[in-house]
Amino acid sequence: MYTTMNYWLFKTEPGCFSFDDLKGCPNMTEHWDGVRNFQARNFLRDQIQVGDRILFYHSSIPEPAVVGLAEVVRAGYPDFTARDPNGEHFDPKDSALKPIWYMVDVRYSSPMTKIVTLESIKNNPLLADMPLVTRSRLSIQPVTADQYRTICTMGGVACP
DNA sequence: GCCAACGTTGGC
DNA sequence: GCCAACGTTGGC
Repeated sequence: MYTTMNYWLFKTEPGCFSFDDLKGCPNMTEHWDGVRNFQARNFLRDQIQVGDRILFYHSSIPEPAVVGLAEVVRAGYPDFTARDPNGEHFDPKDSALKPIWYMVDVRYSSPMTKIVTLESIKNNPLLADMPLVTRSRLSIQPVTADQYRTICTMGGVACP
């Protein structure tokens, strides 16, 4: 089956988990767990595929920005942190037989030469339709190939 | 720390 | 199934 590559923007608070934290993981790879929003869950479960490219975005800081690129290395599977009663992402309604929440695995790819700030994204008419601009709260967002290329250019990196 | 946006919950 | 109340996100 032929599938085209998809592009996404993943948000994280760097105080919780940062792009450098991802770089420091074994094989620079980590689970993207703890997402507890149904629309974001649907992307994780149904659409995000191995090889898809990720814009890694730092939120809730003085200068929110895309700071680097990452890649999907495992498609959606049940988020087991939902079943850990001692974890902060526990959901008593979730079970192994009927998982509610999903995660993917991501791998560090490359940092932006220059971070692409939310301000510069908002100021670029080519990016006016990005969910980041129109629906800022969604934590996992689809990005078009054109938007992805534009942000790579703004960040001074070759578009992989 | 404030507050707008908006997703989720629960009473009816 | 509506909608008010509530909680969370995230920019500022």
